[in-house]
Amino acid sequence: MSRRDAPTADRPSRPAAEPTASGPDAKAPRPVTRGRVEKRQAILDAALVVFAREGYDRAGVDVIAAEAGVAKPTVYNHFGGKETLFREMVLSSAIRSRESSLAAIDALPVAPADLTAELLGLAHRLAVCFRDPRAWVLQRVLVTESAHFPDLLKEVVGDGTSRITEALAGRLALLGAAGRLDMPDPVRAAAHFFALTTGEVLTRSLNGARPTEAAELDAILAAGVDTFLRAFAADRCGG
Amino acid sequence: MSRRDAPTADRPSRPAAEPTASGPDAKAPRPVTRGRVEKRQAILDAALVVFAREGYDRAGVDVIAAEAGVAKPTVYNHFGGKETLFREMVLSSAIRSRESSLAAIDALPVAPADLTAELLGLAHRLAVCFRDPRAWVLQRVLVTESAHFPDLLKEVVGDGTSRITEALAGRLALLGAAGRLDMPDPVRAAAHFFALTTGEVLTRSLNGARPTEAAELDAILAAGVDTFLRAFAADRCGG
DNA sequence: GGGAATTTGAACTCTCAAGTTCAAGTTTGC
DNA sequence: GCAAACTTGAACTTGAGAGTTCAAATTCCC
Repeated sequence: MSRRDAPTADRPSRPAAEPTASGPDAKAPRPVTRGRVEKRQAILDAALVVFAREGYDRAGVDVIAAEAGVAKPTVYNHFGGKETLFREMVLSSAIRSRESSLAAIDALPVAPADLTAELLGLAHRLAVCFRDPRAWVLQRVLVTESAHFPDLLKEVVGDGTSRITEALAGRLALLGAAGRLDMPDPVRAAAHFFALTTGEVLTRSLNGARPTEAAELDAILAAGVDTFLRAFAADRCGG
Repeated sequence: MSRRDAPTADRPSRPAAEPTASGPDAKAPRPVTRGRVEKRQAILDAALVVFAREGYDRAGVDVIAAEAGVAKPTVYNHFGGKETLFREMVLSSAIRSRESSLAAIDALPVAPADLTAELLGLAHRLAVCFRDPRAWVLQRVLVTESAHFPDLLKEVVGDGTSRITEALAGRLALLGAAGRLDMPDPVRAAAHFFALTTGEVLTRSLNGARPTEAAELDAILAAGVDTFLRAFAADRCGG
């Protein structure tokens, strides 16, 4: 059971972040300058590490505070409690992960000399994004706790994965218009590109539970790109 | 949720020999036969449901016992405790899931009249296996608790997923020998078949956290089989 | 029917973690 | 330098859940 928050805030001037009522407006209204340095970010980083390692329930606020080099009441000063800390950590990680994935897709040339090599490069860049602890903690933790944080699920996935898929679909459509690819549906092709590359990596590593060696990663991605091009390359029938 | 868990019912200060707090007939009529029948299986089934719904840490043995229509000490009579119960539940579910997947693969004809239709049928059968709560609880729970139960991970995955992939690879190799498929590597093709069909279903449903409608399921599987055949059908270049 | 084995309800102990309080120290703004 | 705000360590309260105990009730097998 999650007792939401004990709003007995008789602390003099702490607005005490509430459980994200609706949207990002509940962000800290105070200026960035704080009592000392950026304890807040240190706590968020520590929360990422500890939540990723222990899971939501087993992670103790004491441990997070210690990992951040901060006292426990400081955690409760910055964030209302464990649940709010978890939410903010997940959201900030999701934004960071999404941006890095979008950047990886943006780096895909629209008129590549070697299409196979460029798609392989994209797969590697995406794999790095997905293998970043900051990213796969999302995969694991969202899968785990989605039933208890349905709003997080909606917020992260709703404008997360689908936006990434659409970004890749746009790139692939350009390659289709340039006569390099032949796809019935770019969105579908984009989803299948993810399934064959990063999806396979995640599956093989059990969502990050088992580390994947570099050689195995290369083989998985090369195989995925190969299958993708067997299906969607414009010159797939010998050209 | 069971109807038995009034959280304030068993405080130490309450002498209470009668359930006065609840309504007159608020007590659920115990439908399960009392005595020693197949309590064990009932507990395992209930554990599956509750662990899937709550996760390992949040799942209470009290709740599992109530869900099974059994008293809490009975759970401790049959299984040593929560951890043993979890292990046995996961292992039995894994065996059941693996057998059903292998059966689905065995039902794939080696000389089908309509290859597309047969592969689509296989995808549907596999999707049913993967959408069965008994199966995706494994996906979710193993991902979640793999760090705390590394032996379970090894046991279930070690001779689970790979055996299934190899079974499908064997079937695909037969289709290749019969001139229906053209694959550089049947094992790779099998892995990609899973990635494009059941993997996509799992991704879209967030490992079972979000229900998938039948129409969406059909579309995902049809698209996956289509891409698979674009890549590996022997007559993919116009036949 | 009778006796052994088992199940049951309910209360109990114990442990662990969330969240709080507070007096004292540290930082920042001015 | 001074006050206000922030941070800290440590002890504290609270609450939930794992695991246990026990007498009474029930079922199984013969």
